[in-house]
Amino acid sequence: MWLRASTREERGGPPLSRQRIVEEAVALLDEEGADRLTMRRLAERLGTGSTTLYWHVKTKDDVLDLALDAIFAAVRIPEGAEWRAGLTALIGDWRATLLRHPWSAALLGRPMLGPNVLARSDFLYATLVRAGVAEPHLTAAAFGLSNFVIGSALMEATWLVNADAETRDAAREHMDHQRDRYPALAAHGPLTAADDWDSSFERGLNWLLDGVEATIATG
Amino acid sequence: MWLRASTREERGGPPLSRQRIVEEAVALLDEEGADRLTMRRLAERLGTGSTTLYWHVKTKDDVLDLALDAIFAAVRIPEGAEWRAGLTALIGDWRATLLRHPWSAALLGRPMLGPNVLARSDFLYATLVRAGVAEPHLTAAAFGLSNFVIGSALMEATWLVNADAETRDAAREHMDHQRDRYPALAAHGPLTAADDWDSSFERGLNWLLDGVEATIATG
DNA sequence: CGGTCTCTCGAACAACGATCCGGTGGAGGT
DNA sequence: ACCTCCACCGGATCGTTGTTCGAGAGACCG
Repeated sequence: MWLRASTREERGGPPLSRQRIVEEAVALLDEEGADRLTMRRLAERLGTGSTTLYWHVKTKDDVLDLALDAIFAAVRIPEGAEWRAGLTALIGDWRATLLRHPWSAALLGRPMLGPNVLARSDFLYATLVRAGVAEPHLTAAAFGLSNFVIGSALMEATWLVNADAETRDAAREHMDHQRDRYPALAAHGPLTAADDWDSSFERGLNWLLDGVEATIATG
Repeated sequence: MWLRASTREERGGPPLSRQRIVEEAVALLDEEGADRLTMRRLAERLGTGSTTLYWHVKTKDDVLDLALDAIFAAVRIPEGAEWRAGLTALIGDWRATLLRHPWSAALLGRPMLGPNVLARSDFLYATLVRAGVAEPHLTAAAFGLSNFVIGSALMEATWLVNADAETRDAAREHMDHQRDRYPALAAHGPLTAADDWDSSFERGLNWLLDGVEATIATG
């Protein structure tokens, strides 16, 4: 009764809200990873009971959807830039954001319909249209660019961020032990000289943009 | 005692083995989806107790890793084809396989080091090398192509296969209701004329391959 | 003061991954 | 024929998870 911390001042911090839950969820995911996100742990960090969260949020999946959309607020939408420079900036920011929150890569397999994602997708389509890209190249360009970022971030997060050094070393040894079975992979594979992810990404992105640009002239 | 079905003939089917577990896991995943895969349910389909599985397999994650690699056995490795035709065939098969087992897309965020995946990656590198692609274009090409397939399959599986009709309709209505907020997306977005995923994929793939091909001549 | 609405939380439930430990059956030796 | 051994099996059980239920506490309105 008198021991219970029931008033807001006693619990400390601002009142609970959907936004505060999502902010803390992102922080928890950043610090401990996806598998450590528990409704109980999240509630504990917020100083409340675990079941209280369900008043502000319907399910745990909702928390994940909201957290996933929240991080895309950091992706700046370029203004006034030429189309190719604008898209390069947007997609670079997109990739950097996904890598800054490595847990996000594993969540990309769910529908992304949050306002932040939609606004950036809208910019992508609008920029392509203004650049003169028409169907059927338009859909192919938007899909291709999005999928390229998603795939890159997914693979990069898998190997560079999520995997601990122990896993990476085991993988390297695993490959070394089967060097004769996968010769090309052992000689040129990603585990040999893997520190140029950035320039590899940039190269692939430019190939795509070159292809898109070529469709503008020819129609 | 006498009621217990303890001999192999009474339990029916061949003796339990790692391979049989993986086969049944793939079948279960195909029929019911990723979240329905339970050690108990899997054991039930195999006619054994759930704890028996742990004799053949260390953890549930191992089952997932094995199932993920198993489906790549269906990706044919082209022989004797010209490099660009060979890569087009391999990547097309790759994408088709991922889409035939939609649960696989969500699992791509884990290290893929199984023999089937490694053999196909080796073919990818070997083909690029034989075509005359050298560093730094080689890594960029291998990464770019892989990431493009992965991203495409992930997004496509999310929207076309995993999402039920109800979710898709809700998404369409959601977009329709905010038509003024995302004008370009509403006019040209993926939910408007979404039935050309195949040709969009082919277009994007050709942009990438064009870029790779251009690096061969110039070095 | 009474009533209603918003918000909080302890207790509880079903399901899950995983482990412990006691089996069971058949192959191989003697 | 008997024993031993060991690959293989599974019932009971533990700790944890997402989620529900119902009982409240506090604020605001009449």
